[in-house]
Amino acid sequence: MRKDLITDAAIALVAELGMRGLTHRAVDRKAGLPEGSTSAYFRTRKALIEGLVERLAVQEQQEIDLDTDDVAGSIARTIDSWLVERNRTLARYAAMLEATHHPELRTILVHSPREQATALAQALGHKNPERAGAHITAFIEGLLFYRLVGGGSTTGPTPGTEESVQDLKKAVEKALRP
Amino acid sequence: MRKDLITDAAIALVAELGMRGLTHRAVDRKAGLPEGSTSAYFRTRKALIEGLVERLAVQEQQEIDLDTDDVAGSIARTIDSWLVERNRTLARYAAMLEATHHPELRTILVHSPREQATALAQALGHKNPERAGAHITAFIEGLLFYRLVGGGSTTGPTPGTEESVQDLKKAVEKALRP
DNA sequence: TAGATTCTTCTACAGGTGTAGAGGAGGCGG
DNA sequence: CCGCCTCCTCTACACCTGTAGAAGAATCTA
Repeated sequence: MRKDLITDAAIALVAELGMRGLTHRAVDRKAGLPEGSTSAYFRTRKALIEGLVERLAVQEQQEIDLDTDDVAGSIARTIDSWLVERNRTLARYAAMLEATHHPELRTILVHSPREQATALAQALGHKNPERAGAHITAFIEGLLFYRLVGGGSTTGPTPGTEESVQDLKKAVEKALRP
Repeated sequence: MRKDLITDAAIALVAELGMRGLTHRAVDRKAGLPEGSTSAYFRTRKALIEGLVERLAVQEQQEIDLDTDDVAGSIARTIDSWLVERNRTLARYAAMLEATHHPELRTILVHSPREQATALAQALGHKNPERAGAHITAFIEGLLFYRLVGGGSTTGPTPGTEESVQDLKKAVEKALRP
């Protein structure tokens, strides 16, 4: 479908050049489509961003599937996969920053729904699961951000390697500990 | 000094509109200066962004000053102050994303230098202080991000309140635990 | 005070950008 | 086969943006 071609190109563009690089014509070029195509499918820039965000949501639908025998490991593998999908994750961060001034984008973007985190915290025996769930979420977000664009992006292990997963797992274990 | 007036306006702009809103003329308007001023001080856009980033660094110079009797508390207060200085912190995130494609910006932007974190981890009795320091940093970054733009920005306690600091402190304590 | 130097404002311009609409191509139902 | 409708491509245009330089105002030095 042409719409997906366009939004995929948009995601790649945002990852490479930031939100500033997201223009109708640049998307046309990136997608190898004739000039005007993007503008036809997404008349306004706002519509284009919304399309991009929806596409992000679709691509990330793969939930964290929790192997209950190795919770930390499965979370670590998920984080690592987000690091490997660098472009998509960078685009997501750009979109989240954008969502600061366009709240209608927010709903789609927030990883790991609150209930999931709370339930997990409860299962792990935290006494205040609501709060603990939030903290766990924060920690996971932090690991991702740190390794993707923060200090750990230059010094940490290479994403996609077993070493990377193990390092993340160590951190996640600490985060999950009641 | 006029240069600071300009970079301050630039920071506010980026916080409110994102990097896309950062144009020479928009900065002029925001700073209440005649058109052309920003362009005179920062001929190119790249120069303007560099000026903005340097200004950010100056404004954040206030190091985390560690009260050794209440390490978690002082870190929590620092995080909370970053939440209160919402604009500045948002601008920093935008700049960090930008730094993804402009590595020369990175040096200035990374909070809590590696050595500081490693030393702290060592003092707290972590067996692998290098790694533990990185994880602590990641956690702190995560708390900040989560509360500023992530899921916690809508549901968490209001920054600047004692409740907010206490919530953060609880999380930091967990992060610091060996 | 006079001249030199720096700071400030204004104006220009080539290109890029958002958005709209006109028209063509191609497939569909009848 | 014809008319219709959807999808696609092209073109237009007002406005914004980056960047440069000219000219004026202010400040400093001697």
